Amino acid sequence: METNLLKNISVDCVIFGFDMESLNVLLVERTMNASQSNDTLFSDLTLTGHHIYENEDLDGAAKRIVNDLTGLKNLVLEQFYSFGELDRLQHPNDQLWIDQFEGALDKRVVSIGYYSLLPSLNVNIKQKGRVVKWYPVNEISELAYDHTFILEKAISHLRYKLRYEPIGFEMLPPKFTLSQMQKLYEAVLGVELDKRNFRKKVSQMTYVVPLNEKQKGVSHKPAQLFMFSRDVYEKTKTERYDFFV
Amino acid sequence: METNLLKNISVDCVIFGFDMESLNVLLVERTMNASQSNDTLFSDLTLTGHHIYENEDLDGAAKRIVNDLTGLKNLVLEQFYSFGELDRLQHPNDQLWIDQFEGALDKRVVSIGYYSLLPSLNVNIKQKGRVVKWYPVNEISELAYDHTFILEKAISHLRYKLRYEPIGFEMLPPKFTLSQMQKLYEAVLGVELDKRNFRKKVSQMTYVVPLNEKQKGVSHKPAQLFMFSRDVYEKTKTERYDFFV
DNA sequence: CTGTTAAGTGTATTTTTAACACTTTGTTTG
DNA sequence: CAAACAAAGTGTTAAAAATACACTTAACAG
Repeated sequence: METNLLKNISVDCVIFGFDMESLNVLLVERTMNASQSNDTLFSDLTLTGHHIYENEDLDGAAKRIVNDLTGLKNLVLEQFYSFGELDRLQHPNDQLWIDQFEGALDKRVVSIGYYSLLPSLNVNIKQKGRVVKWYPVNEISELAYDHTFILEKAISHLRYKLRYEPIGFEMLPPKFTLSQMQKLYEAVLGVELDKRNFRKKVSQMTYVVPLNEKQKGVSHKPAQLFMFSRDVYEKTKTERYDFFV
Repeated sequence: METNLLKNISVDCVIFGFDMESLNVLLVERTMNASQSNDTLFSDLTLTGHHIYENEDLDGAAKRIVNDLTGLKNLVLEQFYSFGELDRLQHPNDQLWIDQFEGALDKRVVSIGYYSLLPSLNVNIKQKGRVVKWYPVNEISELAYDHTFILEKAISHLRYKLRYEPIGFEMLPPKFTLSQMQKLYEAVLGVELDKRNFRKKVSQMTYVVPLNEKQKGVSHKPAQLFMFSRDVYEKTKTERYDFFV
């Protein structure tokens, strides 16, 4: 079914997850050992990406890459930008790595950036010998390749999108409280929101529907649970331009 | 200097221009004649695009492509989306065309979409045997390849960008009137705006600066001329999210 | 000097945003 | 079982922004 990899084109995926505290990204450790001594030459972190197959479209490649790492399907996948700087893989570490592990591929690679949104950090990561972990976006410093830049572009696209479309619910459980929803908006947008004003605004969103159910297992007053109805959203959305804030 | 073309990667450019009436796009006629009889097999319109060179980055390719057609440099260039559907060049007409004129290149091409903004339709188009013309975006029906889709994506990106960033001035002359500016916003956004409310809003934009100069050669009350100051804009912009409307 | 054309201007109303603090409810602990 | 704890839940007022709306002015053309 799958045929050749296109040697000049890859897809890089930024996998976002929200843990009711902060916005996180799934990163893969890249550790290079000296061929003989087994000393570590360098160790850093990368997003996840892969070249695309000749008979695979871009969305399909992004799906495959996310599925390869998380086992999940049907996630939101959003293409946000493409990266083709000549020096994007030219750091010595990157060159070493590519020579060793991707020798057959090209050093000139244009990468199409996608991000996907996960409803939880509790995912069975397919390690496949890799070390894969969640990192809060605010605590990430330098990534390998040009992945710091790619991540920044992804975050700003996500922020934009979150304001104008109901995309945040993809990072919440199907039943969520308003405080959780507020924390999500605060974490992604990087702002503090007023509880009463937030709730006033949400109460006008007919597609955020209260359930006959309350939070359980918490040691305080349990909160009302809500769900997002895409159905209602599609039917009530007008040609508004600002979704939120 | 320039080396090989990458056979799987191209850049397609949507060149927008504003003529104080409507938003226009520069399109190239594509006419295919039967090899012997010289009858026209088909004739349609395309955006302008080209494969990228191995040692050329994406922005550079976009610049080259726009310059090849218009001779202009230093235009605003904005990457808006990438297109990699498997069937994007699979229409029989497209296949015929590619076989004849781009035989050496691949049928599987991922194209990076850019748009650029021109301050006028008065451009010396480098015809090079091509027929190149401006078309109002509202009057464009079917384009070749997947270019209708690409154009739609470009327009919606431009609309978004126009609301939040002072990008419209790129399509106005250096000295412009408020009516011209209003018409630009109306043409791009596809809405009608109230003159007084529009002016009230613009008067708060300190970076739209009145000049000591009036319109000349019009047969009615001449309008005050204004200029856009990027300088002032950069210094006064805050972390606002909505630029306009 | 009259007609034509687009420029230019202000106010009142509605809507939206922003700021702000106490009470309620269920759980835990002593 | 009473008290302490923790987060849920709730309204009002003031300021700012958006909207709707119609007449006067300046230059040119005939």
